[in-house]
Amino acid sequence: MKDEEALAMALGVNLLAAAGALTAAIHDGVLVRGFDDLRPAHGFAFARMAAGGATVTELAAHLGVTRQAAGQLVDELEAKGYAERRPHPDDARARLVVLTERGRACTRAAEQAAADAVRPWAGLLGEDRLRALTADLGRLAPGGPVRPTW
Amino acid sequence: MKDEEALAMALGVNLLAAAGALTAAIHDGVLVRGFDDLRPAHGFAFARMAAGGATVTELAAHLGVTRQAAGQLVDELEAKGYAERRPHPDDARARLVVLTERGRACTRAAEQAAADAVRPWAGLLGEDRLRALTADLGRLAPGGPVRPTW
DNA sequence: GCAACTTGCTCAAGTTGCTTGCCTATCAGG
DNA sequence: CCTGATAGGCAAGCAACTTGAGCAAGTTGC
Repeated sequence: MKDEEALAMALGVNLLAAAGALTAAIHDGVLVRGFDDLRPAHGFAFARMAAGGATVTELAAHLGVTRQAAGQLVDELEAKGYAERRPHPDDARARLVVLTERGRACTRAAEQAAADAVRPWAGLLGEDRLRALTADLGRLAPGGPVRPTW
Repeated sequence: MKDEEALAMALGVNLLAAAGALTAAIHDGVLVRGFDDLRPAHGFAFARMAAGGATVTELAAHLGVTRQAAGQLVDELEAKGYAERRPHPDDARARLVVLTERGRACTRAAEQAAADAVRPWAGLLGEDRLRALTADLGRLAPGGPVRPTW
């Protein structure tokens, strides 16, 4: 295997390991904070809805799934009290999915859990390098798939 | 949201985006090279088998799934000619799963695809920073889950 | 050297998150 | 108004995983 290929494979493995570890840590933290009926996938929907709500179609595009799948996910969130469907102000076909207070509380819990998970990393690399790493990553794959897959 | 939390969330999103983009690019590259009957998950099994083979139990641990699931995956790889089961030299209960020549060819294709996908990134950041990024990532989550999840 | 437990693997059945296919309601353009 | 496109929901099916049970081979303790 050429050196270039070895670097690429190592990068891939490390990316997946870090992404997986962070996702798992956030998920665990959210669970510990009392939200034990959600999967990581829901968090990505929350993030998309946080700013003024989103339609099912928008959520589907954001998550990289079909509209039907996104609709089922919203059904679940609605049944569990994290989100609710409201009529869309501009389009009678569409329905705006917005977070409930419980949904916003869960979002805050996720942010705290994320901070807790990342804190030891800042200790490992130093905060400067961690910020640089975050920025570099952002340049590599802007708009990459935010796909759960667990 | 506190600044610390914002950094943590941004890091998470960027990690997932980069990991997802790279995984998708490798998968596409492997597909283009003629291996169109595999999913990304299989690649992780290949990587574990590459060095002398692995048992089903080892694969299960590596992939983070049950032994039954790993066994099904091996069934599939065997049916498609990428791997084969051989008696384990030291333990008559166990069976050693090893790559066939076709499996090794696919592994090489994946390495080439990974190098192709990463090359533009080296152009973006410079090779030094890319190596530093890879090394930093490796320190963050050593032994993190190498889980497919697509 | 035999009984009791553990480990490696497989078969079978059930769950689930997603898909494809089809349908209605609404919008936008001529 | 029609015509086509878009938002969403209903239903059925699928595919990757799970839990549960069982057999063969290894390991431990007396």
